[in-house]
Amino acid sequence: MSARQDVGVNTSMEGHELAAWAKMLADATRATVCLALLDGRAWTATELAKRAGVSRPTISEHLNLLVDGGLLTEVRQGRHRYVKLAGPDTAELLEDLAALAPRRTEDVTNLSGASKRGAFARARTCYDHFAGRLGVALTDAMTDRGLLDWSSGVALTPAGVNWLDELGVVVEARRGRPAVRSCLDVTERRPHLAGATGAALCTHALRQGWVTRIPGGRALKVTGSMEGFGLPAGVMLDLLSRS
Amino acid sequence: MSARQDVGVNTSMEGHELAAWAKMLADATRATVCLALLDGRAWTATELAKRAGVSRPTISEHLNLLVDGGLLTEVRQGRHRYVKLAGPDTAELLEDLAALAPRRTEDVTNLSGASKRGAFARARTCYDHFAGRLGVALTDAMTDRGLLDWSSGVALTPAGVNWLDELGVVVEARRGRPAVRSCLDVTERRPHLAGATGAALCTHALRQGWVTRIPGGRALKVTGSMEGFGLPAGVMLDLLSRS
DNA sequence: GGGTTGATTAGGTGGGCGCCGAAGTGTCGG
DNA sequence: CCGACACTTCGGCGCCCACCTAATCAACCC
Repeated sequence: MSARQDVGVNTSMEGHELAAWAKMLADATRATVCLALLDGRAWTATELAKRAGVSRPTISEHLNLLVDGGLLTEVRQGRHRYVKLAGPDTAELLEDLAALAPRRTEDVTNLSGASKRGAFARARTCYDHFAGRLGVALTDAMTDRGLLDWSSGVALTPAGVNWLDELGVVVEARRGRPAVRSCLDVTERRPHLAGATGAALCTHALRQGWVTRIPGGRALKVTGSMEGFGLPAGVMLDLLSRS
Repeated sequence: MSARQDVGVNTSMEGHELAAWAKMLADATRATVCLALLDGRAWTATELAKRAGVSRPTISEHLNLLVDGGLLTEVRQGRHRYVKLAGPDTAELLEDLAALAPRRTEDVTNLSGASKRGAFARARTCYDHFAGRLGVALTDAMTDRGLLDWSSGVALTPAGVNWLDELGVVVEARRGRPAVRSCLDVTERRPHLAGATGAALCTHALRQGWVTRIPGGRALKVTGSMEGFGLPAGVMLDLLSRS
């Protein structure tokens, strides 16, 4: 019994901390803010207030809470307050949550309707890498060409490393961040490529002008043929349509 | 502006779902319950009430909420209600959260005190695999012997597959579950081995009697030399002490 | 300086919910 | 059958907190 008590005290304190952390996301307004910030950019308080549909004072308090909790970081510039996600690990955790959470309550077939046909589902960013049909297609193409190895988890093959090199993609390896990582796509319900390499590919494509951001959201517009990525012609036709 | 509105509506609905999910963990009592269930076993309502320090009616409501939310599953047997975590993916998400959440608020050096010296820090389960110094040491030993490849993410080498085979460890591959996975150790703050292989090794050691559970918690008592695991003598000395 | 805009503070309101004690339902044992 | 036990339902209390309006502060622009 004393052993149980000892462990009990320890774990119950952990419980408080976990709860305090989860409380940051346990509000619809704050959750909306965090998901909006998954585009990886910095937003002003007023922009977020509009997006979440609440008043400015309300969003101000929420942002205080999220910044104090370490989920967001802020930069003050003049009369503007810019906030963004604290870092890649925070973003990846959010992605996991966002992907896993609705799986239980929502019927997957619901997505086969209108949301499957928007620009959002076609191509978008997921914090700092590609998602949507573009993200999944790129991941599939890389797999088909032997650049990725999925035998256990996901890994970059030697051929994959060469390919990135030849493409001129510089992968910045930050401490503790895996080179490649699997991220569950919310619309496709299949994994796409994340991690440092996923981010580097996204940055590369944006810099090359192959894709551009559609203002006001995470959606992307595909403008180039993205030859370097080796996507099948059929996929490209889909991605370029209605743009 | 209309584009923003379109995306806004979509994302704000996602926000509601994410918030609803996070709300399940956003209470100290429920968080404590979930962390307790990380031992991978089924608990009765009364046990959890004691652990969390609340009355039976209170825990009953919390369990309803968690089961309805899909985080837990329940089995009714006679007058008992057993609950456990819904599955490995749920457990792994919880581990990630529990590992990441306190990192921001709590000073790492806090852990160098009493908690470093308990059985909990020495050897324990993390849902279905090893954690604590045992978990990290086993992972290190496997890495040193070329059984794991950490060049990008973590993967099992061919030698690793052979080793498992010779050890007689059967890894059950379930759909969508990676063979190996990295899991951040809460006390050691370093990764240890999880995934299907991690679970199989833990099951194997328990079945062989190399380790036994200390009742009332996740802590383990190391009883055998665990020759098959190839742990250094110094580590074994530490793990066996005070048992 | 005066007007505009972004952000914050203060004050007040309402709803949600975590908690308990008491009473009720079902299950097991003698 | 009749207690003992595990659990649930009910009613009510009290706190927390998300929200708004109004007012204030601060930065930018003419």
